[in-house]
Amino acid sequence: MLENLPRPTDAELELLTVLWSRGPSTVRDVHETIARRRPTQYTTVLKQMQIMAAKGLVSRDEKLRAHVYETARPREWTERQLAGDFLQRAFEGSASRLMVGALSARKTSKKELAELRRLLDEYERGTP
Amino acid sequence: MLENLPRPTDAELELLTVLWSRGPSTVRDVHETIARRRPTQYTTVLKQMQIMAAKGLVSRDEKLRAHVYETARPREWTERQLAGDFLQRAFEGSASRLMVGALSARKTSKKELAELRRLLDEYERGTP
DNA sequence: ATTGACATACGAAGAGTATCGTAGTAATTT
DNA sequence: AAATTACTACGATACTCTTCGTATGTCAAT
Repeated sequence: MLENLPRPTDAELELLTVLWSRGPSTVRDVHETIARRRPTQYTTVLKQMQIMAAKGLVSRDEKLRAHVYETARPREWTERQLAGDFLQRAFEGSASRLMVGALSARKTSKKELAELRRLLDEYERGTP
Repeated sequence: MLENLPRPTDAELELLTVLWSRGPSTVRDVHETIARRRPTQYTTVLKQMQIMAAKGLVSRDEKLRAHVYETARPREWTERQLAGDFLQRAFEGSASRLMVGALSARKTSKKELAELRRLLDEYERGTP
């Protein structure tokens, strides 16, 4: 059906990250997770989930009384969309500038630097 | 005065990128640049610039009849804010996942890969 | 002085976003 | 059976974002 998903809004992105980390979840599950960080009403989360289902951002299984929601796309797919869009809009496509921004925004562990280097190696191999 | 600038919206970000690349500009300058890409009214750009000035995203010099606008913060500063915020919101702080997303979103030249590697070297030197 | 070109100011409309309360319904407990 | 609990559905509200039209001011040329 829907092939072009809209860019998720801030609230939607927050819910998506919960679903990615928890896997298929009920509204209650998600609400409990969010409420641990920030005061919010159950029905607010419910409504968001319904909207996201209507947009095709998540799918839901209604077999159980408490509907079970699941992201419509794998995390990697959405991350690629988001990163590509952001890269273009904010950095005019310059991955270098994006990386400078990301690295300078906070402390980066040696471990993560090593991981980044590994990624570059891997990528260079794939781009002869 | 204002120390905490709000995150720029989509339209604002577009204008900021124009101001960064052109330097201090009049509304006319900016409008001409935008209009080359996309049909838009002069007063739309004007209004945006006024809003951005009110928010503190840009400053303006009213000495001339055609006011001259300038970004309130250097590009690098804003890019750091944006990248940090995005990194947190969409990637839970994982720079590696952000990079995977960005690199896989489009072709990346060998030249840019080399530049990315150079940046990592530079960063590792600064983080012993 | 009138006109025309070029500015800014600002109100308002339309779309989208986020939040919550209320209503209704089904299951569970008493 | 009645009361309580646990859900979903959905309307309404307040806010923000984006866009544009209209009003108004200023300068220069005729």
